[in-house]
Amino acid sequence: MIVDARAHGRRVRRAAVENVDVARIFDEVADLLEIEGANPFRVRAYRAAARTMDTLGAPARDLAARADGLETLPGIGADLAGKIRTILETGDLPLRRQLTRRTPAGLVEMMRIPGLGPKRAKLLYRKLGVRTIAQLEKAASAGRLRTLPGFKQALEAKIVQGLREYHARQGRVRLSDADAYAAPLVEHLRSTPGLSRIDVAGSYRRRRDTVGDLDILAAASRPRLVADRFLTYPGVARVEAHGTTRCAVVLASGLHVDLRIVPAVSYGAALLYFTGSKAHNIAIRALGVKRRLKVNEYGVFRGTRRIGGRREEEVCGAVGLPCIPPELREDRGEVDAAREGRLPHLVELADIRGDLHVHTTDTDGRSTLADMVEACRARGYAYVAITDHTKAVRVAGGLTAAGFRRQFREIDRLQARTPGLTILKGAEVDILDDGTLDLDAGTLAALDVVVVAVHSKFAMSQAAMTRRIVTALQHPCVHILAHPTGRLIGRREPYALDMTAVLRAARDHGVLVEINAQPDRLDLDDVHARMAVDAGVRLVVSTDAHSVDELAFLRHGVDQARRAWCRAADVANTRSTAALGRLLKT
DNA sequence: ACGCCTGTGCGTGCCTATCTTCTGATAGG
Repeated sequence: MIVDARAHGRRVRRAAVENVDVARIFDEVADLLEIEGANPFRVRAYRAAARTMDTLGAPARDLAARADGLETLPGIGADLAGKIRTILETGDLPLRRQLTRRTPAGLVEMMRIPGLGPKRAKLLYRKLGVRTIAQLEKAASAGRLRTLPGFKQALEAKIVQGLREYHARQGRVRLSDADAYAAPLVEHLRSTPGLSRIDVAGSYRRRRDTVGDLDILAAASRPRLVADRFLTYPGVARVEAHGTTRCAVVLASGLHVDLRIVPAVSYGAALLYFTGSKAHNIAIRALGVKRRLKVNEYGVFRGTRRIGGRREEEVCGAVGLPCIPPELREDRGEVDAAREGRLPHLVELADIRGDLHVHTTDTDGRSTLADMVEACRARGYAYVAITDHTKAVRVAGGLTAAGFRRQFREIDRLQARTPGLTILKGAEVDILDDGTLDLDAGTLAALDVVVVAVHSKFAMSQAAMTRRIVTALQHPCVHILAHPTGRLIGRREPYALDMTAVLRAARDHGVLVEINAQPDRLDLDDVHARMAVDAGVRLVVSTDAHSVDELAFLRHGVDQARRAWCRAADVANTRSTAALGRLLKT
């Protein structure tokens, strides 16, 4: 019996380490090595490995189960494969612990402040003893930063501003990261005896681009069993509360998770309540009050009699509403729309018929053109646009006109043997400072799909940046504006932009605007995407995939399109190849 | 640290604009 329990515990412990955990540790090691001034190529190896783990389609432990399985991954040799196995088995890495003995891990966090890289972080630590964000703030407000060599008032001010932004986004994680933690935890709970329903509610279910915590809701005949299984989950670092209907824990990653257990008769009401948003709940309850009903997390009540609560539809029905998709529950007009029967039929993942923004090894992608084409064919797409970078984006190894001509010939060859899939010749053309495009007129005219985007000089004034992008949209060859605000969730704020002016220009010139489905971009965001649709602009949902695995990011983009009230008709890449061709200007 | 390679090892994103700065650090995918 004891032996079984141990074996079981070990198996579960291993299962609790996700690819993102390996990636997180490798990234931290890379940062620490960089602060120490280690061989830059060694640093890069860890970063590349982190990225590989982050975007791997399958669990790393499946590969680790086979001899030499991990070593087949690009950039993973014997050493890193061994370290991955160590992390999968123990949840940590001796090298990481050893590095943090010399260099406090707080310095890694400090490097997330814009203006602070490895050198300055090390200097702050050596000269001022600053080893945490809190100490950095104290030093900054005391004006001590400017006493350091190379630090002047301007840099101090930039760091103070960076600290403000850092705090503003604190405590929220990207939805895709939340997904990585939620899915195995839910699987762990699902097998509990007596459990009939389980959902992750909250902003996770509404598919917000970031979530503050996870709210898990379960219906079970024996709540104690669910709670026990939750509290003993191997990923739990700290238990904050443990009652019979509510438990709260913090995972090793710092993510807070709440579990609520309700009887099945209340499940729908509880799911509605815990999905929120708060403003949406208030609107629903106000409708109930008008009908002399009380709506709470246990059900809908007339007096003391429960008239519904087992399913969400019962609760909504009682107050005269159809069920509203969770993505719309932000109190942005969805309650009125539902009452008047004009809820949109939202776009779905299955509606998307092709990807209009992907990279290959010809620039900074990690899959070859042939592999990308084959992966898109295997996904059943009608079309894909190959959109590698142009020369100004040097870090990405952007192509010159000659490079594109070479790529065109290969596309022609691949097209000849891939009859079901239309391969569109494209480029992600850099928008230069003055709004001109980083590609000659002849090559631009030869492209089927011209995607344009900003990759440099993010600090321009709002007026200058708006002028820059609007100028680019006026170019007759341009079809799509990619990642319009340049934001990176949790890392970089969007640049200053008059979005209304940009969307007006897009509409006037027939330019499609992208929802970039990279989990840390999701750009346009939900609010801007809805603005776009309301302004008469057509959207595209594209992955910006840099590997065949990243083609699966599509669902993150569709999530945001749904939050923006998009119907299939609002999204250009739900169209057939012929219809898409008509939407792309000639 | 990897990958290619056979040298008891070598080259690798590896460059460039900009600002935080005045020689160096950061940022860009």
